[in-house]
Amino acid sequence: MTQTTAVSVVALKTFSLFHGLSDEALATIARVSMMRRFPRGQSVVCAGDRPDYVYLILTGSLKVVVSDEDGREVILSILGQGELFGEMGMFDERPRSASVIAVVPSDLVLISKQDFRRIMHDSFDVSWRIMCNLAERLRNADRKIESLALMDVYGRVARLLIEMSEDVGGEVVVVRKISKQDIAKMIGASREMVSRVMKDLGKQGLIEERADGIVLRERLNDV
Amino acid sequence: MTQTTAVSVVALKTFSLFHGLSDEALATIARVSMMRRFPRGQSVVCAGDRPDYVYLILTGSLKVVVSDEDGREVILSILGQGELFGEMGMFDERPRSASVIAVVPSDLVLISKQDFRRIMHDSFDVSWRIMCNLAERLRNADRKIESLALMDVYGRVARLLIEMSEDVGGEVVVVRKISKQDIAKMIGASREMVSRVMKDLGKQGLIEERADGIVLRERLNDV
DNA sequence: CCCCACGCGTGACGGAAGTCACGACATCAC
DNA sequence: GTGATGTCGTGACTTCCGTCACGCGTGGGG
Repeated sequence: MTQTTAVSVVALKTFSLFHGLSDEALATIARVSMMRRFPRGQSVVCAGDRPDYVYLILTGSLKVVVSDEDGREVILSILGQGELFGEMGMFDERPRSASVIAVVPSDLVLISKQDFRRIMHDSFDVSWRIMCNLAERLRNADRKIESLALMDVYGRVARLLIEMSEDVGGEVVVVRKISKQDIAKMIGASREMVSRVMKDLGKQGLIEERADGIVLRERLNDV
Repeated sequence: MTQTTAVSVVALKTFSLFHGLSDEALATIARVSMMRRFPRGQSVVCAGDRPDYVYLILTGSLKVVVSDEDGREVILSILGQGELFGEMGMFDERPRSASVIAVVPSDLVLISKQDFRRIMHDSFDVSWRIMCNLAERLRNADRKIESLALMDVYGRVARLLIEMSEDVGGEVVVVRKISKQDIAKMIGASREMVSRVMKDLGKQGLIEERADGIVLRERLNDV
């Protein structure tokens, strides 16, 4: 039997999804939630499963993956603290279309889809935030389709780096540690090609690979 | 000034989105809705625009398109009667990410995003259906990303044909009239390549192109 | 300690698919 | 009618990129 523990109201308050809810409302949610820890590499949901739960990420990081029959895989997205997933299974009764795997040990809050539906029913704000979230993901997905259809591997690598970057003391840096293998899986390219492209971008002075991350230069935006 | 006309409750009742609403509720919605006819080829929304309205399709058909700076374009989806679009602009205030263009003369119901938000607020059922819709579209988008990343043009053509097909008197047929040009834009390939692939599929007896549509054979599923 | 698993760089090669350039038809407006 | 427009098939050429096959570090587990 997998091990679950109770969830405190304090933990729920870390999710912006629940901002503005009264303490009683949160207590009600806490009562139907449970927490579970997933070790690195374990899959939380598997493609083909019946959807049962909605998952909120308390700590950790997970990747959403689909793979074909030969085992080649695509990383649809990487999720981090505060995000949620699995809600799509609530709306249609279809089996899960992708797998979600912990990339580091992660603590998740699980809420059954029936309970989550009730929560949404009781709070328009929660529903609204779920819709915002779905809309944002749809926008990102469309953007990804656009890159795959129109850009070459150079462009896709550059775009991904820009999207993953953040401003750190005046420098634009990708701090998230990520292997080229995984970059390849995120943009639908081969590991070797990503290697070559990034070496090239480095040679052109558009990026600089350092131990603590990848620094992006201005001109990268024009690629 | 563009021409708009009033919307009747009867018209609203054709949308499954509003099923189950009382006549008063529908009358309230009708009061804040307007109808507009768009001729073939006209764009209803343009990428970069400020989002103002949510659109419901009363009759007609429209395509959702993104294009890059060289004018190459991708068709993200084709929408038909009963569907809605433009709701993504409600959730984030970002400019429209794609253009929507009428492929045949189309009658649309327009509702301002403020009014639509109120409608959702007042009816959980409407909110729920919006969420279902977003979830379904996200699923389709993920599937499209998967095809683009993992399959070759043969596979993508085959998958698209299967997705667009329907059962007509025991035969699986794509009845929607669609040019190879547009198929190409939907799967991120060139027109010429689509021509070659479909000719090949025909030669292998996997499909049959007829005047009234494209007939699909069983074995196409295995491509 | 050693060894194995990973992640990475690199070169060579072949193939999938884009591009260009035609010509052949339809359909439509006028 | 007759341009104009749009779609389609086809061949030749090119190129982007995946695959295969290496060897090299590095880090962790036994």
